[in-house]
Amino acid sequence: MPEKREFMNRFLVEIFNDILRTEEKCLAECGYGNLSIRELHVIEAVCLGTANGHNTVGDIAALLGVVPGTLTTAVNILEKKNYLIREKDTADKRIVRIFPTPEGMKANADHSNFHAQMIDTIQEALTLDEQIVFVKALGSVADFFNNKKHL
Amino acid sequence: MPEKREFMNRFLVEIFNDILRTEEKCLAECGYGNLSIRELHVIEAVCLGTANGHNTVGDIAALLGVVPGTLTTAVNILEKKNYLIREKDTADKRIVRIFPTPEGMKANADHSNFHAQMIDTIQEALTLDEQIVFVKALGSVADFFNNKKHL
DNA sequence: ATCCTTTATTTTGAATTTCAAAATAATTAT
DNA sequence: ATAATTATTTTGAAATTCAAAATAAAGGAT
Repeated sequence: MPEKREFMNRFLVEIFNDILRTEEKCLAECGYGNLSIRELHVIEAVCLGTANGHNTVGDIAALLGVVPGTLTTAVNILEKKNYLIREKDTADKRIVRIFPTPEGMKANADHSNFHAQMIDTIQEALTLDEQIVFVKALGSVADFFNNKKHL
Repeated sequence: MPEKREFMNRFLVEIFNDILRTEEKCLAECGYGNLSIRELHVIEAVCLGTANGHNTVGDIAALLGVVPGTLTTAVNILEKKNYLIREKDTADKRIVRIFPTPEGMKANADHSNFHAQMIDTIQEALTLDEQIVFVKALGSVADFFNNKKHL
């Protein structure tokens, strides 16, 4: 079945681009037309970080895999758009903590909902046994990228 | 099993970024340090398009999902880097066709090889039955994004 | 045959995203 | 107190992207 192989490859190189594109389009339809996917992922990381106290500029930058300066410019824009706010840490005044505004929290909640629907669609299409196989397969994809002993 | 659900979601939102990052790093180690993932995908699309005669600026732009002007600037850079060349169509002189140079073809071949290894890793981790389930699951993810009646 | 419309691409102007490296500010250690 | 370290921002530069205007060529209408 060489077409199975081809299908996997096509999925892994193409469909992911569609995911990002569709995600952005859905957000736009939801009234978040002024947010790009990248910006949304910054908001998502800030919400995640705020929940467990890891919401400094350095924390969020590391979580997103960008240098701190990159995050600074992103936060500048998202602060202007009223999705995030900055606050100096009272104990250590070098540290800047980032928090979502109510608007930011709402955007994140709506985005989570989108992902939940995506997972629902997948789960509905699979039996419980099949779901387990799918998770196992995803694990081996993740392994491939974590153990970079290739090429 | 709520953690299965969570794992799927994490994969679909996070691992994708790792894929692109790892891909870029592997290419750099392969001697393509002057090529970004985006640029590589342009080269890939040109190689694909050249194979079936759909290699005009408009064709490649549509394949990549960007406006023609965006592709023009990308090709400007990749022509300078010697991975692509432009050629005016002789029959219709409005049309510009884009071809890979030998360098471009080699980069594309090395990139394909990377993907082949990725697929190998997945297939080695799964039985034949499991591979079929995996493909089916990927299909339902694709469906979710093609039938965008959600949100 | 000439003018108008359509089509294909490029150019322009602007915004975003990114990084590396320098600058700034605050804390900790000597 | 001064030096070293740490956290963040600023700066300068390159990529990436789009929308819309400009250019160029082809095709059709009168």
